Amino acid sequence: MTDQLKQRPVDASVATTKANRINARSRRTASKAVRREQLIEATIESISRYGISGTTMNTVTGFAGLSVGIVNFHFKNKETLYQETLRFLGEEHRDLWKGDLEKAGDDLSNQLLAIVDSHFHPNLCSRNKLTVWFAFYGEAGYRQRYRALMQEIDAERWDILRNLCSKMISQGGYSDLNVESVIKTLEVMFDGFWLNMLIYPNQFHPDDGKRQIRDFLALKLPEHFSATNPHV
Amino acid sequence: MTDQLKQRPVDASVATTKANRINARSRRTASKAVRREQLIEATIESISRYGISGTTMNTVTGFAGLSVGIVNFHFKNKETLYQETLRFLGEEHRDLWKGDLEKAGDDLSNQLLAIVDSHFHPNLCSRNKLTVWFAFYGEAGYRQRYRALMQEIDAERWDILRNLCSKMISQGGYSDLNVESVIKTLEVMFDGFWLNMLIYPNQFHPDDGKRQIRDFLALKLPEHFSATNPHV
Amino acid sequence: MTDQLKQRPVDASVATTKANRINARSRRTASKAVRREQLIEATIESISRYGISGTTMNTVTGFAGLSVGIVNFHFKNKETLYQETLRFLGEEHRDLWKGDLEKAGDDLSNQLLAIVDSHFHPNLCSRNKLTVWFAFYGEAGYRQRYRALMQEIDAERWDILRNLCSKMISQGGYSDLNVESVIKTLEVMFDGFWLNMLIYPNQFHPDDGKRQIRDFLALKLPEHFSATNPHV
Amino acid sequence: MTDQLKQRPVDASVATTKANRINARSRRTASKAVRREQLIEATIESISRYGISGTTMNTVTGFAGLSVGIVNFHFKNKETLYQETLRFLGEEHRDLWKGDLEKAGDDLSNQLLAIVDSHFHPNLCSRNKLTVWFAFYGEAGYRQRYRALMQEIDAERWDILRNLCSKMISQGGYSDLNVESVIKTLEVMFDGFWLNMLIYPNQFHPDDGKRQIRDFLALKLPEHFSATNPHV
DNA sequence: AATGAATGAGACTTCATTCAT
DNA sequence: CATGAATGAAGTCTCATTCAT
Repeated sequence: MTDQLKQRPVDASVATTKANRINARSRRTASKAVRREQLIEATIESISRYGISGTTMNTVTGFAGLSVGIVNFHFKNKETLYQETLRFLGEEHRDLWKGDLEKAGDDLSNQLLAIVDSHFHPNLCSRNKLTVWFAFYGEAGYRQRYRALMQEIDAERWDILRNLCSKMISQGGYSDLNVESVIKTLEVMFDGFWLNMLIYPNQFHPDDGKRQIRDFLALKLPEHFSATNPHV
Repeated sequence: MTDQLKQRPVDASVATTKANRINARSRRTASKAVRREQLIEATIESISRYGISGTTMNTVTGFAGLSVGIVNFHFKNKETLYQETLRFLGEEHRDLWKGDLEKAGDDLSNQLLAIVDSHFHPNLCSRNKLTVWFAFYGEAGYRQRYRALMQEIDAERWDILRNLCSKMISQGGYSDLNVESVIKTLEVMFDGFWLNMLIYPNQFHPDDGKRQIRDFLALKLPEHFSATNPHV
Repeated sequence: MTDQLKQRPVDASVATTKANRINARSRRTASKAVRREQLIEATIESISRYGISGTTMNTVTGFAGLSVGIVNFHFKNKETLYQETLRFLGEEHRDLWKGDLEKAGDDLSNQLLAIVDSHFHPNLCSRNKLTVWFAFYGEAGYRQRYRALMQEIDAERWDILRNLCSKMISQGGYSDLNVESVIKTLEVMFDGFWLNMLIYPNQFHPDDGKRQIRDFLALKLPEHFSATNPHV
Repeated sequence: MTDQLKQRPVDASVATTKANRINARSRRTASKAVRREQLIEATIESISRYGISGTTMNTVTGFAGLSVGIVNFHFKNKETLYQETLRFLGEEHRDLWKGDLEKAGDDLSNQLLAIVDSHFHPNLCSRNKLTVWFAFYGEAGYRQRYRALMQEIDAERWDILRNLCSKMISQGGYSDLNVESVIKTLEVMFDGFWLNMLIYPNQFHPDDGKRQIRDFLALKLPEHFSATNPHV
């Protein structure tokens, strides 16, 4: 605890390079929105490096190249900063799969694959982002807020997945297939991969994720998906 | 952050019921080992309720019904208390699947199922335990320690899973089956389920986990596993 | 120990008069250097009144009329505050005798007397300062640091004393005079006087010190120094 | 502060060798007086190694090879232990010079030299003892007690010194000699030597002390003392 | 008598937040 | 708008003292 913290200030101050500060100064009159995003990104940086319990207003503003006092000007308090960071991440994720889905055309399998693949987009699977996701999952206090915030977004995605699967089932000759179970397995695999990519990054790559989920879909919905190279 | 914290001490002091304290007094000279475990369990309780950043020496000793000073008598510092808590959980998990495996007899499928099912044992899947697991995963600072601590245990389990799958493959007529990919998918599903049971406990039950993994195994290794009721 | 300490906070809070605090507020943005010196002086005040083991962040900031947290803003920690206090005192002493030496002109005896007398300057011989000197001498842990810090300054003064004596000896007709022994006796008398002025302030005055050392010099180097009034 | 303390327990526990403990056990029923002295000596050991602010009941009992609880059985509290330690040292010093004085015979110069030399007895000039003396001088809180405790002893020694000098003056042909000034210089040199032997042990030896004081006496009272080897 | 686990006050330190500039 | 010194509550840890054994 203490040991960790003692090393942090040093690291954090490294982040406050002169370049950062000068840069910050030149943006002295940056718009509110720009400042807010700048601080949110610094928060992500800090949580990903030091964890929630190691993140302070100083580490955040250090990464942002700004002074401590500024946070309380743009956000009511630290708590609010964290909530906004959480919202930022949620919306980023939503924008990603929604955007990919729109580009996927009319083919059902392509649409499903678009959603699957979007979960392994580098922007989401970066060490930074994964760390922050799990930091918020991990803190009992934030989990509630996370749920409140994400439930809507998650529900929307589930509806779409449910819809796609149902259509495929009525198209293909799948009897006895439990849609709910399939989409739950998909969600489980998304999350399971994220966690393992975070903890064992050398053994779990985003491409493994895409491949294994395709594999699973090929087993469940063979009329719509073919297995990827089975030797992988 | 602060707002939360300010309310916590009140909650924690609720845990320090008079009954607890009297009980503690009568056990004034409990053995060192007993006290240590008592404190570790209080730590789990506290992290699960308040998260790592909301857990203080006061909340821990509050749950244990002991005085603040005692933690530093039994553990060098808070950091050490956390590490020992982590170790405790890791060993508990290992003991569980190892015990179940021994009881599984000689049948390969039974052995594999024993390991699978042990991941959904109520002792592991309790809200408390899951919360703590993810709390440690979530904190950048602890993730390193977690890895160092668990790598050995995880590696052992993977070896066993790998072994079992290989034997089944040589028994059954599975051509083109990638063992590594299968066990990775298993691990991914374990973790994914744990996370979803934590966040959406109403929609993800341990039994779902067992069933969906059986389902997956039935698709991958049909000679050894049969699907559970497909309508579930 | 405890008894003493228990009474101290009360005493110290006396120092935190309303006047002090208001004054401090009006100086809210005093320069870093000013604040540092202010805190160092409060440290001297506190050590001199309560000793090292009775000095706390609260007594120090109480004397300074500032809030507790501020020390750790200007100094890394209490340890550093103490070291800087030590350095401050050392430099103050050095500046004193160096300044007096410069003003002493070309006469060797005047130069030597300047150094001697500077050791009895009211700024050094105040109860406060003497107490702090001996507090640091007395603590095993600080003695090492003291030596490291002062050795250079002490060595420089010794060199100068050695030089002056040597020149006098070659001027005057002193045969068989051991320079080293003379300057050691001087140092011994400085320190011995400091200690006795601290412990028996009514019986040992700075002027006694100056006189007795002059007396000693008159015996050792009669060509350069004449005894003061022998009846004193 | 903290750094120091963190290293201490290790050192202190070294002192609690198995030999010590067994030894202590065999003396389980040692007389009160023996235990008290054992604890006082452990206190001296601890203060000399860790200073007053670094000495705890644990370091003391560690050096004594006893358990913490025991101190409060033999001494009302830590404060009392310290006072008794102070008294012990004071009496040891007094016994020393009084004993030496008795053995000095009838010759006045021998008597004076006995007192002088007793101040450089190895028992007093050991690093341990000097450290503890100055630790108590250094702490404002103890200085008062020290004075109260020592004043009587010091006064007695001064009377004797005063007496001896007066007799010599009436014997020899010293006109214009200020007795008070001579004995003050003696005291100053004792203390100054003690301090310098503590801080610069390589440059100040007990023998230097004896020699320089003889030297001083030879200058002041040439009829009674002859200079030692002047080249030293 | 002696032990050493337990207590709890109080020390040092951190850090969210405020506010004069 | 922005800065950063200052505040003070709250956290971790230490340690004199107590007390069941």
